[in-house]
Parts: sequence; C-alpha cells; structure tokens
Amino acid sequence: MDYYINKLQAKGLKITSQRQEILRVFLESSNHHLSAEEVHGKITEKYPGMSLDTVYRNLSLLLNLGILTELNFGDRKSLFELNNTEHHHHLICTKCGSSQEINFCPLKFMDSQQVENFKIEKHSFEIFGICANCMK
Amino acid sequence: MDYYINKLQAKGLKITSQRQEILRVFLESSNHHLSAEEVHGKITEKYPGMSLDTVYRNLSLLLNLGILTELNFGDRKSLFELNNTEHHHHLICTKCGSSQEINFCPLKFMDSQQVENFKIEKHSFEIFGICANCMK
DNA sequence: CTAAGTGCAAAACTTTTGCAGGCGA
DNA sequence: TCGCCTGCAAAAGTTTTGCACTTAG
Repeated sequence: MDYYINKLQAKGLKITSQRQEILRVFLESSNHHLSAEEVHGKITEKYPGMSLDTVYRNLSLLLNLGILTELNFGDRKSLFELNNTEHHHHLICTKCGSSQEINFCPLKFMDSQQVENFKIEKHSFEIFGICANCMK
Repeated sequence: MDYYINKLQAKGLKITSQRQEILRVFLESSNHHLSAEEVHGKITEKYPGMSLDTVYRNLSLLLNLGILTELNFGDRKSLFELNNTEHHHHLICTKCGSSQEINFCPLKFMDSQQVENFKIEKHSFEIFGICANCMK
C-alpha cells in the first residue's frame, strides 16, 4: 500500500480516502480483476457514500500511473487489475464467467517479420470456453 | 451472396431487403471489419430509411448463423467481419485506428498442458501500437 | 394468411463531463 | 489558503427491448 501511496505523492497527487479505499480493494480482493462497478460495490459495502464517478476517475488515473492494467473480455466493460503480477493472459469461462491465468504469451513466439514496421505498445490474448467445473 | 441467402433460407428465415443490404455491405466493403454504426451508415447512404435497430438485430442473427465473426478492439464497440477469410488476427494502430491482418495464431504454439481441462470455444489476439504510416 | 421481421421510441448499461462546493498538503 | 478532488446530475455512446404495424413465403 505504501508503495502506491508514494507513487501518488511523487506526482504531487493527493492521498484522499477514496483513493486509499480503491487501492485497498485491489490489494485485498481475491479476485484479480474487477470492473469499476465491482470496485464501487466493494467499497460502498463498508463505507457508503463514495460515488461511482470518483471510482472511474481514479481507475483512469491509476491506469495512467501504471499502477493498474486494463483488461477487456469483449463484453464492453473494462476490467482492471493491479500491475504487480507477472505478465499473463486468461482462460475465461463463458458459462460461469470465472477466469484462470496462464503464463503463455504469444509475443514470445512471433517472428519479428510478422510485425515489421509496427511499434508494439500492448496486446491482448484471451481464450474463451468452458472451464473444468462447468464441464462436469 | 447466394451462398448466404441459402443459409438463411435453410433455417426458415426470411430474405428481407434489409438483410440483403447488410450482406451486400460486407461483400462490397474494402474494409473488412465494420461496426453496426458503419454498416448502417453505408446502407442509408444509398437507401435511407433502414433503422439501426434492425442492423443490430441482423448482425446478431448472422453472428449466430456463423456468417459473421465478432471482433473487439477494446473500445467497447463491437466490430463484425464476414467469416469467409482465413483465420487471422490484427495489428491495430492506436494513432490512426487502421488495422492490418496477420496470419500468426497463438493457439498453434500453445502446449495442450496450458489449457488442460478447458474446452476452447474461441480466442482473441490483437496487437496495438503505431503503424508504419504514423511512425513517419 | 400468419409467423417472422421492421421501425419507432424508450430504456439499459457503461463511461464521461460540467459545475459548485469540499478537503488535503 | 489554493488547487486538486469529489459528488451530483446530466449527457454521451452503444446496444437492447416492448409494441404495434408490415411483409415475405
């Protein structure tokens, strides 16, 4: 937590209680990736009164600082996760919505030819299907 | 065109002028992937009067029939393309929005171990960055 | 003729923005 | 104190839905 607070302070940003709550949620959540709505829900459970707008504004801010990463599973809502884990991708169950991390990254297997004259900034790789639980 | 019309008829679906227009747009468009809004725009250019709702309903239908494929570039709007090209992925320019197709597919390089006990249905792999044109 | 399909309007859902007041440093 | 932040409310953008009318087969 202190690490992130320092990062904010280093940029001259204020440590508001709302920002601390958002960081707390990510640090404490067993679920790695959360939507804005979920972050907001987990906070208002304990401390009603925080607005969803503030969650959005701060998720954006933490994203720009590199503290969070944005994911997109194609259901047109963004998911966010703490950028403190090893680079990974996901297996997403289309039945129950759960997801597992996988360490395989396609970029390692691509010829540089394939992406000649293109400066890669980021990439997404997600696999959708039925998880072990739902197959039973 | 006839191929797709047969596919609709085989399911007892009606061949409305709206459906034919949508198929025409995909067959004639130099741009491979189009949003609902773009499809609608291209049609009303020529034949005003078609509603966007109908475009959405029919894109869904063509998707379920396997005639179209859905793409998601993370800007929370869906793109659609005809499912008649070889399987591919994309390089998407974050500056100008253009995209190129690449034939590399990560699934071919994954160990089956990585996805044990998971029934793959589909996957997404998109690379974002700066294209040759925008780098000049 | 009749079920399937369409247009209209309204709503749902996620995300963004303007503004006035509040609070951290 | 001062400027960054927040909450409220409203709006924006994409997609979905209810309903009555139209149309393909």
